[in-house]
Amino acid sequence: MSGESDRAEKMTAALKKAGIRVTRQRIALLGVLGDADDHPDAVELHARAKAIEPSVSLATVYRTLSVLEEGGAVHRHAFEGGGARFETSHEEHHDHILDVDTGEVIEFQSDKIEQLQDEIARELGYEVVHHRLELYCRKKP
Amino acid sequence: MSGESDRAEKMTAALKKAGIRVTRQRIALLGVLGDADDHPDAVELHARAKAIEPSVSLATVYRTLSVLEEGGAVHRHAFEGGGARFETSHEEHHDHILDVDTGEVIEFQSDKIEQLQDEIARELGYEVVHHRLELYCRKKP
DNA sequence: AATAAGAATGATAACGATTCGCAAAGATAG
DNA sequence: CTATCTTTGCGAATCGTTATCATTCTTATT
Repeated sequence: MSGESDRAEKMTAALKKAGIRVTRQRIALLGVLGDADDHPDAVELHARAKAIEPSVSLATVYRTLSVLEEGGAVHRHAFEGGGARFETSHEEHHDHILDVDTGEVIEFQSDKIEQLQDEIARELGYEVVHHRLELYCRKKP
Repeated sequence: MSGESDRAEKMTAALKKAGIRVTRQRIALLGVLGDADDHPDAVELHARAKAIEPSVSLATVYRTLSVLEEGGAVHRHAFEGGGARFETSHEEHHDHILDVDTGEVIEFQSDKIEQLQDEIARELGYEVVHHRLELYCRKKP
C-alpha cells in the first residue's frame, strides 16, 4: 500500500533481530516514519500513526522514538522553538537549514565544514563527539 | 568590589537610556552577568544574584534576561540537555565547543566556516538570519 | 492452539524549565 | 512629594516530555 515502506520493513526486521517486540503500534509508527520526508514532531507523528492504528498513544510514540533513537534508526533534532523533531536516519550525515518563515527544513552536507570543525577542536585539544549545525534562513527575494 | 563591573555599569547606563527602569534586582543581576566568565543558567544566575540582593526572585531573573536579550545585551544559548544558558554579548561573534564530560563551554570563531555557511545558503536561495554551531567534544588523551 | 513470562501499552500523574496573572511595592518625572 | 506607570514576588499555569502502574500483547515453548 504505502509506497516507501521498504524502510519500514527494514526497521521492523532490525527490531526483531534486536529482540525488541514488534507491536501493532510500532508497526504503525514505523510505517509513518518510513513514509515521512519532512521532519515531524511527536504530536504530528502521533496523528499520522493514529490514522493507521487508532490505539497508538502519544506516550508510546515518545517511547518508541526513544527506542529507535537508541538503536540509531531515527535522529532527534531540537531546533529552536517548539519540541523535538524526528527523521529516519538515512546513510549520509547532514546538517539543516531552517526556513524561519515557513518552518520548512532543508538538508545539506559540507565536507569542508566538517573538516574545519575537526581541525578547530583538535587545535584546542578536543575531539568532536557530535555536533549541531543549523542555519536559520530566509528565502532570498 | 567586583573586579569586572565595567560591563555592568555600561549595561546600567544603556538601560537608563532605553527608558528601562534600573531596579535593585536588575543591578544585582547585571553585576553578576558582568562578572561571569562562564555560561550560567537562570537558576545559577538567580543564586548568584541573591547573594548580592536577596530580594531577587527567579521570575525576575527570567524577565530581566529576556529584556536584556531583546536589547542585545545578553545571548541565550539552548545547548543540549538542561535549560538555557546565558552570556553577556561581547563584541565578536563566536560559536561554542561543549565538553561533554564536564559541561565546560569554550568559545571559538572561524571566518572560514561562516563564509561556507553563507555560501551554502546562497546556493539554495536562502540567506542566513542566524545560525547555531555547537561542537560536543571530549578532551583528547 | 494453549501457556507462561516478560515486555509494551494507555491513561494519567509528575516533571523541569519557563511564563503568566495579579495585587503590592518601587522608580522616575514633574 | 506625588502621581504614574513599571517592575516585583508569589504562585498558578503552560508546554513538551517522561514516569508510574495495572492491564494487555508478543513471543518462545509446548
